[in-house]
Amino acid sequence: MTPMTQNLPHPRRNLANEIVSVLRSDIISGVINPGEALAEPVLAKRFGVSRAPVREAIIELERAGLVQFETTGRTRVRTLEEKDLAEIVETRIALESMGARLAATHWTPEHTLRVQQFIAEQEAATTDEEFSLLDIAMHEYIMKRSGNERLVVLWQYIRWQFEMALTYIHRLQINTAHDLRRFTVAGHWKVLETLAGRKPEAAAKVMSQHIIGSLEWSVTETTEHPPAAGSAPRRGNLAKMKRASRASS
Amino acid sequence: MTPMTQNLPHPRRNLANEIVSVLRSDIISGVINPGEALAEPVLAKRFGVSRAPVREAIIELERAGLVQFETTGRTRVRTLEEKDLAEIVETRIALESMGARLAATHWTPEHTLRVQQFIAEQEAATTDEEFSLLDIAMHEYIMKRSGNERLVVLWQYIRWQFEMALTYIHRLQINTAHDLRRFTVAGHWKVLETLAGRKPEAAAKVMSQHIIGSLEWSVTETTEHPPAAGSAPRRGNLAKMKRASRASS
DNA sequence: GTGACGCAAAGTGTCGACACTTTTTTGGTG
DNA sequence: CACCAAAAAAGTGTCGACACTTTGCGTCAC
Repeated sequence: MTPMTQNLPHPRRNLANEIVSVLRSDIISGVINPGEALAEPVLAKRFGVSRAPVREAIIELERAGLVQFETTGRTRVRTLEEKDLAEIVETRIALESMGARLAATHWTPEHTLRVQQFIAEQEAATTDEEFSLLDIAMHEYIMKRSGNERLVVLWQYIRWQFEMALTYIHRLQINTAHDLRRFTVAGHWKVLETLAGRKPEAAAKVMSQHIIGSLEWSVTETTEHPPAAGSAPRRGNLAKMKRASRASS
Repeated sequence: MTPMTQNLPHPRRNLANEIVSVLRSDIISGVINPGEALAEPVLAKRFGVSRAPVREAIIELERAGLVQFETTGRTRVRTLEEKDLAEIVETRIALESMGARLAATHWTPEHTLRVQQFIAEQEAATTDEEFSLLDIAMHEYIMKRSGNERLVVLWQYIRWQFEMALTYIHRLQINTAHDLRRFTVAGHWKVLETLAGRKPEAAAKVMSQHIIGSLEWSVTETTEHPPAAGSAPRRGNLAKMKRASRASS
């Protein structure tokens, strides 16, 4: 690990935080695979630190749901089954539809401008990664407009799990289908319309449908280019999730 | 230390978990006051252990939102302002209305029986504490019927924050008003009706209204028997919360 | 009396060590 | 060659120690 630039006013847990960032992105991006073991001494050596900060980092990753403690005490990267994907999406809808609802209640024209900019950048994005990053950034922006810090914090954790899941859904799919992009951008316009119109209920509903819709497209596209053996989620639970989506209306 | 009923079987971190249980109940029940400092060496001495498990316990309490890290590194019991109460309730509604929605989709007659039992016990409760514990237990039971573990875990954290907030709202109020009890029990009957009828949307809506309604009663009752100086939430945000409640319909 | 200075106390972040447990390897046996 | 036992290796949980930072307090000059 790069010798930390010290003396920066980080709230607490300096080394641990840096380690968390690295490991989290490793897990989300699939550099470390689900089921893989995370041993404290090994990581300590990798990062050139003692076990203490590594241990704290691992606790934080467990909090985020990216890692799982076994009864023996060992730690593994969490594996994802179909049920997990359903849970993640349901939870994301719960948090994000409430986020959109609250955001709509005190939305301003400046916020509209910012979101329009996000959408424009997304339309101009050249790589899938750029598109995806902008998507997340925009959802985060809207969540923060809710003004509810707790909601944002919980959403962050679910979001990371969602990103991790997407990595495995998309693992064998080289390019994001152009249609998915169009679908996503269209969804964003609809969401923005409800926010700008300060219609909380509509915002919550449209956001739910946008989330479930995007996922359905992703999974559909992926299963057409068949994914990794058995590990990736299939479409079985989508009907249930769609019900949950119509949910928050 | 009094072994608290630990519902989420955390396989790891033994000493830390016991310490978490004790400190959490101390904070929720007001034995340790908001703003009070939690120093690792002091707690280590109190529990007769070294700093390591204490440190992990404190991290867990921060995860639960009961404790806050300052920029200096010190830890204090989180203080609650009016805004915090609004955030907690909004988040609880987001999670619990989704929980009720999901629970309704696979509700069985056995579940109905169990909830009826909860309500009966609540009607028979003699002390406020008993009433309150049964209330929480029932909400937890319904959340678990959602079948979504992630939702339940996030809800647990918010629930502890909610309990902590209630302690401060009710601090000076000796008895739970009988009307509040009646209101609460009536709400539970309504919720059960939607669950038993397997009406997900109605369940979500009724649950939201039940939560916001209970809070409104609590705060009203409390402000009539005036609460501690300035620290307890006032009614300013209730209108906004009520909007958020109608929300999840 | 009051305010600045500086020293002592308290606290956090990190480290290495040790005991105990689980997993893996090894080596002997049928 | 398969199989079990025992030893070795790897890993976790907890401890005490130390450096550095922040806080608290007493002292001294004015």
